[in-house]
Amino acid sequence: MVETIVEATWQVLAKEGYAAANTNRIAERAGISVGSLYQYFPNKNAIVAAVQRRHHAEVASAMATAFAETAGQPLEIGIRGLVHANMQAHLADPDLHRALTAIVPAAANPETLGCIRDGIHAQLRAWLWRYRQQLIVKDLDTAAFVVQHLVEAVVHATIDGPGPTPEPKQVEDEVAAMILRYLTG
Amino acid sequence: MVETIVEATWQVLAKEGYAAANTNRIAERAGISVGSLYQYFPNKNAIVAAVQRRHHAEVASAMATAFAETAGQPLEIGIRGLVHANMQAHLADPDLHRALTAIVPAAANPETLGCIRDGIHAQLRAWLWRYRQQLIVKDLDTAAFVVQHLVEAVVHATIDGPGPTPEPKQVEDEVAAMILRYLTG
Amino acid sequence: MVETIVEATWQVLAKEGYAAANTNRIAERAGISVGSLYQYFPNKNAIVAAVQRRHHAEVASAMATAFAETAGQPLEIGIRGLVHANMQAHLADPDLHRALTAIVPAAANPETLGCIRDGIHAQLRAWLWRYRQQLIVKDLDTAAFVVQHLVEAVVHATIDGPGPTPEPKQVEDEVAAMILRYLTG
Amino acid sequence: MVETIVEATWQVLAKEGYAAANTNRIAERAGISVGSLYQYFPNKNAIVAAVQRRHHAEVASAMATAFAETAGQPLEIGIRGLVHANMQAHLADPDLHRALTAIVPAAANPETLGCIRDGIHAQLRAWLWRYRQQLIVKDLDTAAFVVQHLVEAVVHATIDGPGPTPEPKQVEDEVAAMILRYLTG
DNA sequence: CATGAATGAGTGTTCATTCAT
DNA sequence: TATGAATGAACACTCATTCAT
Repeated sequence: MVETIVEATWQVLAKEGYAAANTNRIAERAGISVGSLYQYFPNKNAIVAAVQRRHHAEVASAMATAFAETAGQPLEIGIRGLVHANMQAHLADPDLHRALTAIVPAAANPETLGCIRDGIHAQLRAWLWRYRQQLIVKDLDTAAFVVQHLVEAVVHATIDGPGPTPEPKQVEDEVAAMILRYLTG
Repeated sequence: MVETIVEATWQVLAKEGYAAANTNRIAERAGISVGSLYQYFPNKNAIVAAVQRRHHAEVASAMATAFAETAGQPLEIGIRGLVHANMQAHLADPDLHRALTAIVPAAANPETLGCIRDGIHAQLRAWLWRYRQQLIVKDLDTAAFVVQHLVEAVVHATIDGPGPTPEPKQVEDEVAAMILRYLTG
Repeated sequence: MVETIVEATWQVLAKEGYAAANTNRIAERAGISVGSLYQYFPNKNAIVAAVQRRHHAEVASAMATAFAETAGQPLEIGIRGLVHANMQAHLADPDLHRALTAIVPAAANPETLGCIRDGIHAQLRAWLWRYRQQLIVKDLDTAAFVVQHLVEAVVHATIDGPGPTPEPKQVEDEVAAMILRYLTG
Repeated sequence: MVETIVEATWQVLAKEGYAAANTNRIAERAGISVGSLYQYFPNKNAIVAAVQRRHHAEVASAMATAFAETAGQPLEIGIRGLVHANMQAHLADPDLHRALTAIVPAAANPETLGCIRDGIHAQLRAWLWRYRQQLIVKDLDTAAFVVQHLVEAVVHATIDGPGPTPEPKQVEDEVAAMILRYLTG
């Protein structure tokens, strides 16, 4: 049921935007009553936060898969996998994305967001550590921080970007190149 | 008068947050009546958009100054100037920033945002062009795009970031190194 | 306008009961919009409290008038005046009264009620003091307290009383007799 | 089971106030499900009415005990017993009382309240009748009515009274004196 | 031009009650 | 008989916007 509600919110957000995502609309879309919403979530924010968590979980999962698939391969391949996975995860549902990044962010409490980011950061850091021999960067924490935000920001800008943006493929190439040179000099 | 309203909104946003930034509060802070607000702006969104424009203008201006000051100097110096200027521009008023990036973005219409970004992008591209001889990147447009979002995202994450973030100084170093290696290999 | 709202609430309370007295109904009856309600009162409770204050002011005023009219006359006459004034003040609008005493009391914050009671108590005490020579009661404060609640309770019971109650006239006689004997032995 | 529910409501009312006394909370406290509530009571009002009945039954019982204990003794003793019993019955659980008198009264239908009052009235009247020889009041019905409401109101005011109130002991003295003088001149 | 009282659609949330299991 | 998830009407309250003065 929690899943039903999150899914309904996801859809309303993606198809009708944040403005339309009021509790009644969400309940309607979920095929339940408003009252039931509040049996599973304490308030509207909690619902939106759950949607954000789900989205980030998808991204994190895509990253984990990419890391797993490129394990043992050269760093360059791993980087391409990371960037590509991120881009793909976002290309899947650009509209939801727009709603989620451009409008909603305030909804989820900073704690939730921080927690989510920490998870991705840890994952990234662990991955970097595996290549530590060939890296010229000294502080893996900061490197992970910078890489994480670079990828996230550029992907978002490419997907949601107002105005004309470069092709995803080309962006991937550039970002991968940037990261590779940054890490290995 | 337009300036008075923008300034008032800026302050309410910075000091009381987006939730408190309703038209009555803004008018009160500006020392005028709500009615007058609507003589200078067609609706609330337009006011927030103006604040966003002003903020981006400040950033653009800081960048321009940095470029001017480092004109003729090595690329590395220019990059440091760019990154530092961005960081400084945001460190000036972190609270406003949080309100502006985390909560408001949806308010301004995409057009406005696109237009703002285009300006910064053009500036960045023109600056890159001056160093074109020593750059290994082929497409200056894409390079400017990537650099722009890298800087913006990392600065934002450093300023507003939920949870502990690296020191601004350290972030600047890493981002500058990243850009330099990306551009020159 | 404050008066208009209080009057409208009064009428809704009297004619339709507390259950019907929601903010929209009150606004409708007052011929204004809900929004305007909140320009003059911070919340619903404040409106109901104002109605209570008005009612108690009427009672206090009726008492004051009775005291003034019987000034200089024997205590017995004064007591009759007090009791009669109270009964009349309540007989004027029994329905409102029912709503106000049986249903609403919780609405007004205790402070408001305490303040109202204090006013009536002070008035009563001052009146008793004028007859202090012939009174056998020692503590005027307690005497005023007891008399105040006796009158209030019996009048309420007579007006709002569920089931058959004695005639107001007869109740007045008994209460007056009770007070006279209590005060003078 | 009915008893369990009434007891649970009593406790919620006393400890958490009327605002918290919703059917789910009551069921939870009673250790049963909401559904079961409705197997024993047709609606929420009926539950609250039962609590009121129980409270009044306690008062009536305290009065009966006082009357029995003072049977054969002088009227003055009987009156003191009556007043004291009432005060004690209320001092036992002032919080419940506040909830019950200040907030709930509307809940119970007038019929219930009337019925309850009639019982107390009858008891009081019968007691007065035993002393009829020495009373100067002519109509025992009205006398009982007045005495009943005097005691009830003053006790309530002493217990729940907003603001500072006289000491219970002193109030008892005054009320007893008042009744004695009223009945016997 | 300036005002600010008035508007009212819209919001998130509650809770007495029902009924399939 | 007991359950408790589901219901949905109802509520208090907000705030961008208007317009008579």
